[in-house]
Amino acid sequence: MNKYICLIDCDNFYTSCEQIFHPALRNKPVVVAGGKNGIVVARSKEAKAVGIPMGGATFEYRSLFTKEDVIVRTPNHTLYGDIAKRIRKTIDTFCLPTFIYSIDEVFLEIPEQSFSTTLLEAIQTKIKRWTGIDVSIGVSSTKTLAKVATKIAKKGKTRRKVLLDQEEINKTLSHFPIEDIWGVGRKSVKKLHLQKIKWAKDFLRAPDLFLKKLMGIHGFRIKKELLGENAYPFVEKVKDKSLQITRTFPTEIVSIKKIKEILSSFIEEGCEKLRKIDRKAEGFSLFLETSRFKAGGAFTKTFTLAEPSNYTPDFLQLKEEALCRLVDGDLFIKRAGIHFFCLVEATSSQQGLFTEKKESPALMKTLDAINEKYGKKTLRFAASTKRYSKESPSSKNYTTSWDQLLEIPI
DNA sequence: TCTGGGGTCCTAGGACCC
DNA sequence: TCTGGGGTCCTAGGACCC
Repeated sequence: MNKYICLIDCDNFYTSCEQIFHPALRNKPVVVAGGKNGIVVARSKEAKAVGIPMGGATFEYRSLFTKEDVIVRTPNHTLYGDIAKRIRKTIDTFCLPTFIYSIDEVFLEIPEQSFSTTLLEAIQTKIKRWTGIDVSIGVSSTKTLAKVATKIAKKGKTRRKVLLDQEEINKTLSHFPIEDIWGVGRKSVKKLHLQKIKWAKDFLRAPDLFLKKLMGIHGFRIKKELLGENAYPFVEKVKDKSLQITRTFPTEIVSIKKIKEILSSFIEEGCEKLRKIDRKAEGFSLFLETSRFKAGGAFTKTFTLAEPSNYTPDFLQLKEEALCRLVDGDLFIKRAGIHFFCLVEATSSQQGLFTEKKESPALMKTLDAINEKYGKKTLRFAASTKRYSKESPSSKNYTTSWDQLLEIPI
């Protein structure tokens, strides 16, 4: 049985979410940007039109923002996450196999005999009506080609593109820039351009071994996918294998004491998240980095735990161990973070044979409950700092918090 | 004095994505 | 002056084993 791969991609997702409950933001240039000195992570159609690039540093575009009356919003991930959940639920009503690729993209597998343009239209209409979000849809035989189709769909009026006819695929790929292919990043583009590979079609003409040498196994797979052969399974492995918390600081930090406090608060936050999703980590690493816009190094330290944990003091201890040799002035730290990996289900984890059980789940439970009830970091470890928690979002949690419901004056 | 070869596992770092 | 944060997968090289 033949199956088509369909990609549903939300249009300008974060800005669209901002606009749902805020009609004044509709049809206006809106960007979502992380903080006063952050970068642009989403743009409305109108913001794109005035020339604001994705990933642009806000300080570089401040004058343009003023000139064009661009509305800048700080992200509200709680809201975006909940809208995404509603969209997925809506898609589920079509009873087709799905794979969630990212917050705003879902792959759908449609059997040939159930496929029709009417179906795509129905999906678009239902999502719009039920959630207020516009979506674009691309259809083809592989994920990579469905991505190509979606890119084309975004430029069209119907926001749908079906790319199944081989002749049309050839024609499309002959003028489809290689840098727009899914999986071809900045570094690879540079190398490919040096080899005079500019269009997707040129990529297909390159020998397999040559591509493998240039881009590793990935180059291989991309070629296969563009030829219509599936190189990626429809459903990929389960997520929740790692969790990280990182932050870029407004100014460089030299004090080790300060860094320790910041990392402690990351650990606190991270362990709380682990407990919330009922996971324990077997691997833990932390890193300190100098500015990526200057020459400089990085400090990383990785630990494998004797037994998985989500008990905050365990990781606070490892942090002390990792940083004990550093002194003030060793590094000018611009960015730092922690990373939990090899996550396992908290309930199924085994106790090590030779490790002494000293953790107290009840203590963590109480801690989490207090912070849930009275607000983040009401109760915290003495080692951690209160700063460097996230910036508060512009919009309210209209859909997930009773005390933040939308109010309509009458 | 001469010091193999093949395999596995771990880890740091690179590249990419949204 | 100010350039995000959270992920995944792959690979090269070192350590170790027999």
